[in-house]
Order: sequence, then structure tokens, then C-alpha cells
Amino acid sequence: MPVTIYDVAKEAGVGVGTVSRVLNNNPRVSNETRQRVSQVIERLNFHPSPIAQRLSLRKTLSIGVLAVYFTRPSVVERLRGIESVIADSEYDLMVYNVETPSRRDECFRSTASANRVDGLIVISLAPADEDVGRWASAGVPVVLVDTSHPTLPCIIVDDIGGGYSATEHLIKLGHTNIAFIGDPIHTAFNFHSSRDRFEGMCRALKDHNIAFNPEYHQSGEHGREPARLLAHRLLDLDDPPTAIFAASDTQAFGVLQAAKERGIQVPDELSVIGYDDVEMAEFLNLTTVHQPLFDSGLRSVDMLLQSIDNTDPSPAR
Amino acid sequence: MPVTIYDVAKEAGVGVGTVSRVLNNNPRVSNETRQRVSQVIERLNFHPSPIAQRLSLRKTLSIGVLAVYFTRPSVVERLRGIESVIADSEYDLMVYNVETPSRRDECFRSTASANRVDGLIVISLAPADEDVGRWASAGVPVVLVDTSHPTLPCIIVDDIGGGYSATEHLIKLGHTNIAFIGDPIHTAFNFHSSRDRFEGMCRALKDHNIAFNPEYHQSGEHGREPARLLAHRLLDLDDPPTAIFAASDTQAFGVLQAAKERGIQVPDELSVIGYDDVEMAEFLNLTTVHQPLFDSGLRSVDMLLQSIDNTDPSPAR
DNA sequence: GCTAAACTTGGAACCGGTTCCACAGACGCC
DNA sequence: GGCGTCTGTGGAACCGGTTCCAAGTTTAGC
Repeated sequence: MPVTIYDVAKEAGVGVGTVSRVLNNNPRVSNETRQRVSQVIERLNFHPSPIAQRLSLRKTLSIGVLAVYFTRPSVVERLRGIESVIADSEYDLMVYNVETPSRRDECFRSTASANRVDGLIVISLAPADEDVGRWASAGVPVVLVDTSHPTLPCIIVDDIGGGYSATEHLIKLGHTNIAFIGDPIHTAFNFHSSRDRFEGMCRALKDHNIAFNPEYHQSGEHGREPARLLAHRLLDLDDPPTAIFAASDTQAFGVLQAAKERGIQVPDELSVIGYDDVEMAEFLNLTTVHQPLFDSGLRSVDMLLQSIDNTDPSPAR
Repeated sequence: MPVTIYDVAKEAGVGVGTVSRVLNNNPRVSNETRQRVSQVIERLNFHPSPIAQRLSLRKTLSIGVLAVYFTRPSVVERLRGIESVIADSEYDLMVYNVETPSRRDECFRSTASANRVDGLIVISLAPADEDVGRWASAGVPVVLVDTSHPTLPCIIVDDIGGGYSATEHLIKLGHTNIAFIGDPIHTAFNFHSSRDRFEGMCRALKDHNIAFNPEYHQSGEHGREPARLLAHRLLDLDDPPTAIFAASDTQAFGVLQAAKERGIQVPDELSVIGYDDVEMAEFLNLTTVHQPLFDSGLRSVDMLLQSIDNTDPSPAR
């Protein structure tokens, strides 16, 4: 029932090639013909089928984004950056949310066949060499955000450096009893950021000759509530910390909650520092480490579009 | 370069029809042939091109979601509900974020041509009759969430009722000086929820014979910061309110912030109630009106899939 | 042993675009 | 006037699947 390019061609008394040329602004059409065809297109309200175009052009005209827990504030902000660029491009944005390892593997696999997406952005998920190989052999350009792989372009921030500055900030405030609350060391998705931020903390402590009390390292499921419990555990210690560095703002909120429950004033009696600088952090007067999340989204698309156009795959970091 | 169904057919010594039948589990293939073809598919690592399938089936196998400000907590939660259903279906999820009226119109228009999406979910954006007509004539099923239209299936919650209960709650606490902070009456997108919640508030006040002081109605741009300023304006009044109903949790957070800045204790000296029950509300001990946001996402997809399958367009609400 | 029905199968046509090739006609040049 | 070039155009082939139809092979029934 819908109008096709053939209908237009017949109606305008020209060949389909000519209609196609008009649609694509190909200069090899006379002005007179172009006008006549344009009018018919207008009159019949013809819109070329994107699917037929894709098949013919051998492009999917869509970009996939594979995100873990896409409702987390930091991921949402990255997505917003990604969407803002894609909206202005000819591409469509397909979102795949991952919450289990099996879903991740399924997504890794399904995006690695030709003709699914023209390019892929992977957020916070570390692909195995095997996955990377599949994408490579399927010719799918991939950009990693908040993860890395030697052969792929990546957008990463220096989590170790971030952890280092957060800790240094606390040290400058005079703290020596500094605790850490982060994700489990081994998560289903092998997240590295919490680990790296802790690593940065250790380096800062070492550089300032401060010994780290192993009891001050607490880790558990990501989330406010688990962090709240961990904070209580810390504050229950015989020698409780005077400062807590949380690996994310969400977890820092849990710490704030625990402090409130105990009537501990922040920052007078306890210093708390978070990570990410999500919108709520400012509201709660939480000191935090800013990450350019929106920008990371922007730039990942830029890089992806570049590696789609150029066949030159220089894996920038 | 990629493997096609013809390669498989030739390699297995059968016709393309047979390969297609194997792919689609059509029973009219002998077991022996099926096995042989399956093995070749496996060996060549053949994956049928989704695009070619779409063209042939005259389906796009994708569902579009048109959201305003998709980073707002309430929208994110709806999206999560939507994604969770689509992930288990054969459909892909395409996300269109809208932040300007022109972008909205562009999205409304572009989704209304055949062969773009098999179905569309529109969140919080009110389509004009003209838009609805275009979708109808293009044969694109649409489900509305948090908006409505007489001829389309909608998922809406009773915002008037919600505003009513919120207000009633405050009245039961003994308040009579109740103020409201909400979105502008006329937004670029014609949002109705803030307006409806206020309407509910007015009805509750009326039912309890409480006069409403027009100065107690404050509206401004959606967001924490604008709401903070409006709260200050309310608290600067000669006769300041003893309770404030905010049209969203985000705005309620602004009220809490203003109270804190003035050293006003909540809830002892000022009652505050929000709307949406976003995750942060519990953390901040904010009284709020719960909305089944995740569920609204779930159900919108269910309804959409139904109206894609059935040709019967019963516009459920 | 013959015919009808049931089961398998191959392959052409089709989905709706793009692009390449062939060709007609206009034009310029010697 | 003949020839090469350039412009504009039509249409076939192609992208990679699905599906329908025709035909060949079994099986069943009498």
C-alpha cells in the first residue's frame, strides 16, 4: 500500500534511477526533471523506505550502545552525551541494557555479525579477546567507554589519579585515618573503576607515609544501602576512621545516611568524599571527584563516526 | 564478503528456500536435510542479515521510544521497564530523546512513515490530532505513556487523585497553609501532570473548606534550582506556608534545600511532600506519592506488542 | 498395479531502494 | 560534415532474505 519509488517514477514519467538521483541530490539531473519529480514526491507524500536503503547501501544506519545498568546516574549522563550527537547524524540509536553476564555475552555475540549495527559503543564492559576478534572479523567498529582493550579505541579517565587526588584532599585536611568503601573486588562484569580508585588511594597514602589499616577497606554490592551498612561497620570499629572515601557518589550517599543515623556531623566529625559528581552531589554538599561523563559520551560517538568513515583504525585512547 | 543464504545453500547442496525453512524452523523439511543444513550454517558461521529479513518481511523489527528529557529520574525508570520487556522480544529498541519542540515535531513526523518502526511508545508528549492522523495512515501502532489521546491506547495515572491524596495527607497533619510548587502552566511540551496535581490539590482543599491563597501557587522551570528559588519566595511571604507540595521529587529537593539554607527544620517547622517516589526520596526521608513508573514501561510495551499483533485497535486506557 | 494424497524440495518472484552501464541527443571542434 | 565529449536518462542487476508455486518422490488406499 505505501508509495514506492516505482510509483513515483511511473507518475512522473521517468525511470527509477532518476527518482533515486533526485532523492540523493545527484547533480546529474536536469533542473526541469528534478522539479517535476520533486513535485510528484511531494504530492504522493513519498518517503523512501529506510530498510530498502539499508539493504541496498549495505549499511544499517544505526549505532548500538551497550550499557551496563543504564539507570545508574553516571551511565545516564553518558547516554545523554551519546544521544545528543547521534540525534544530529543520519544514524539511529539502539540501546542494549545489560544486567547479567549472560545478557552481556548474548549482546556481544549478536552485535558481532555484519548487518546489525554500523558501529558499537560499549560502556563499562570489558570485552574478551574473543569478543574483540569477532567484532574485528565482522568489520564492526567499536569504541569502548570506561573500559579498555589494546586494539580498540577507548575513552577512559584516570581512576587511579582520581582516587589519588580524592585521598590527597583528605590528607590535606589533616586526616590519617582514612577508610574506603567500594564495589566488590571481583564483580560479575569485572568493573575496574572502584579497584583503580582504591589503588590511587593506596598510592597517595604511601606517598604521604600513612599506613593503611586493612580494616578500613570495605567492599560490597554497588548501591546506597549496601554502602550504608558498610559505613556502619566502619564506624563500629574500635578505632573508627575520621574520613571515608567512597568509590561513587551513590555509595557516598549511603555513608552520609549512616552518619546521620548515628548523629555524626559531616564534615565536622567525619569527612566524606565521593566520586562522579552526579547532580545530587551538589545538593547534598558532598565533596566529590568530577568526571566528564556527558563529554565522554559525546567523544565516543565522534570517535566511532570517525572509525566508521576512515578505514584507518588507529586505536586512540 | 559476509556469508549469505546462497553460500549456505550451495555448500549444503540445497535450494535457498530449504535453508530459509531450516532457519525458521519450518516443519516441512526432512530431518536429514535439516541436520545437514544446520551443520553448514554452523560451519560457515552464518547469521542471516536482519536488514534483508526486514525488507522481505515488511517489518522493521524495531520499536521506537520517544521520550522527553530522558535523563529525568522518572523517565529513566520508565525506560528501564520498557527495555526489560523488549530485551526478551525479537524487537530492537530505538531511543529518541526530545528536548525541543522542533525535535519533537521532527520525531513525530519521521516515525510516521511506513518502514521506520513497527510500533512507537511516546512518553509525556502530547501528540496533536494531525500527528495521530499521520501515524494512523502510516499504520504505525502507538501507545502513549503519561499523555493521552482519545483514539490511542494510553497508560496514565490519576495525577488529580495523586495531588488530592498528597494534599489530604498534609491536611490530616493539621496544615491549612499549604503551598504548591510546580512546572509552568504552559510548557513548550504542554505537560499536564504538574497542572493536574495542582488541580487535585485544589479539590482537596475545597472538600475540606480550606481557602487557597493565590500567593501560595508558585511555578517555574522544572528542576531543583528553580524550585529552591520558588521555595525561598514562599518562605519570604508575610504569612509563609507551613507545608509545601511539590509537583515532583526533584522540585521537592529544591524545597528541602531552601529550608536547610534558612535553618528551617523539616518536618518539624515545615512539611514537604513530593511526587514520583524516585530512589533518592527514601534516602532523604521525603514523603512522596509513589508512581508505578517501571510498571508503566512494562505495560506500555505489552500493549504495544498486542496492538502490533492484533489488528484490533481497542484504545485501552 | 494404479491413482490420489502427502511430503520434500528447488527456484523464481518479490520486498524497495542504489548504482552501473548503455544509449540518445546536444554541443564543440577541426 | 564527421567525430569525440558531455549531459541526461532508462532500466537491469543487485543487496539478502521469504514465500509461493510447481514438480518430483513417497506413501496410502482400493
